[in-house]
Amino acid sequence: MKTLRLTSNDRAILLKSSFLGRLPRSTSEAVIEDATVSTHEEDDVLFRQGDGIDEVFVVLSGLVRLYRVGKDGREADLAVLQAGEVFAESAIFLGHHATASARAAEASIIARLDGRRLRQLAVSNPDVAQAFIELLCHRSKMVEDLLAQDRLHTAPERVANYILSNCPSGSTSFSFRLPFQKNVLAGKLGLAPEALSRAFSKLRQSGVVVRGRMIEIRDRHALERF
Amino acid sequence: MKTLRLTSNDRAILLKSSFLGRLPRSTSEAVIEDATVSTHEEDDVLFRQGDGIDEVFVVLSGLVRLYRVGKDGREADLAVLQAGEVFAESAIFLGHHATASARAAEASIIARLDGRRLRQLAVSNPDVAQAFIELLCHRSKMVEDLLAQDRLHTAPERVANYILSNCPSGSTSFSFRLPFQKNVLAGKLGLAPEALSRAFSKLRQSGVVVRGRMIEIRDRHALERF
DNA sequence: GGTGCTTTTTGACCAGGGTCAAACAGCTTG
DNA sequence: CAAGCTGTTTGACCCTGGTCAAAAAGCACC
Repeated sequence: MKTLRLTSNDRAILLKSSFLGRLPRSTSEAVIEDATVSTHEEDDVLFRQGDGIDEVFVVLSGLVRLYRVGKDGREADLAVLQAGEVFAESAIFLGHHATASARAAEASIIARLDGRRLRQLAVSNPDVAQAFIELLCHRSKMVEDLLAQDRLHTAPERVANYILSNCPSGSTSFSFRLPFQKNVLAGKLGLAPEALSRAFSKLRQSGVVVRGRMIEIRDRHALERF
Repeated sequence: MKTLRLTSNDRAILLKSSFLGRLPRSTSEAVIEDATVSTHEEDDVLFRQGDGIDEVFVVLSGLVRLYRVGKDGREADLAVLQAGEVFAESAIFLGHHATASARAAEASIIARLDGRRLRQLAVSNPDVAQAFIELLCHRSKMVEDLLAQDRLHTAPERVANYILSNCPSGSTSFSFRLPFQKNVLAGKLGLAPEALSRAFSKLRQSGVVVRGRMIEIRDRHALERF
């Protein structure tokens, strides 16, 4: 882990992130004034559940897994975050403790925003408060979606939904490249890697062709019917 | 469904609710100024996923289930809400659409706060914004907890955790009354009623005695080890 | 193109929990 | 107290998905 300064590319990503993107430019520029940046190797732990933290994190590049650990040591992913995504924002309002652990799933660059400063801003600047509220609403909805997926759908259905969520709504046939290893996708969907693999092979009969990280969908409607 | 006016008891519950309880008294009194109240029979649907709503709901008495429906019609509970609890607060910030359906699990009385008014207040009054932020942080954490429970723990473990969460931390032996039917508890834990029943009977060997709605714990530590 | 990794797939097996049906309470109500 | 309901428990069965082990693909680096 190494600390560095914001590059102009970093700034651009920050300004478009799911939190700062909601703010007027002048405000967001002020917020990132004192941002710090750090790089992390694959598998580096950023913080553990229960750790005291007082910062909001933003992924600048790479991939971060947010997870909880069971008493047998198994890890359950709560979220997988890509460039531009924000995490640990609840901690700064909720007793400054992380509600989950975070670990780089590949080499990553992470920005941090000071919690105290953000809390002050949230009080003095309605735009900032509003941005937090919207961010948190989206967060709740995302986790709700995950929970509903888990409780209502089987593995192949979840995979089908994931694929469909990565697909332009117009075309009936298309293809895209997985943004991470199947490994990680499995965790995100709450599956063992083997189960993901089997799900893919079951979807083959609905016109899904998997070659390495490339996913090809021959017939969108067949997939939706699944 | 019948509409009525706030009784003084209703007011007391509202003022202590998980949202208004965070506000200075003068503010919260102002907020409930224009609250409306309605009564609902068991199984009444308050709204369905996707419905346009622009209100925040508060349970004054009774019990409300928040759930999503799968395409086969199965319902998965996302939350079970008791008196004093707030729901649907994301909707007023997220395009005014319900992200889940809500249904009374028993005869219930519900208060509603106008969404437009609350949004205005969130902008003009930092206390209100702050209260929303904290409410939403708690909400995210609660759903995260649920998801982690689902992914990490077996049915008996979830039930054990539920029991422990209802137990004073001091005593090693104690008992309490379930606040709702086992039916509902099963849904809340993401289980079929039969699975809940089996989980209870497995916990018997760890000193949990179930008689109707009464749960008796003989040995807290045995339960924690489970 | 070979060599040695890591990631993914496949197979075999097993456990958790869903489902259906039937037996059992616990309550109301007549 | 009997008769009905409704909610809960138990049993039998099956399906999904987890786990372990081994084969197969990919991929990077000679």
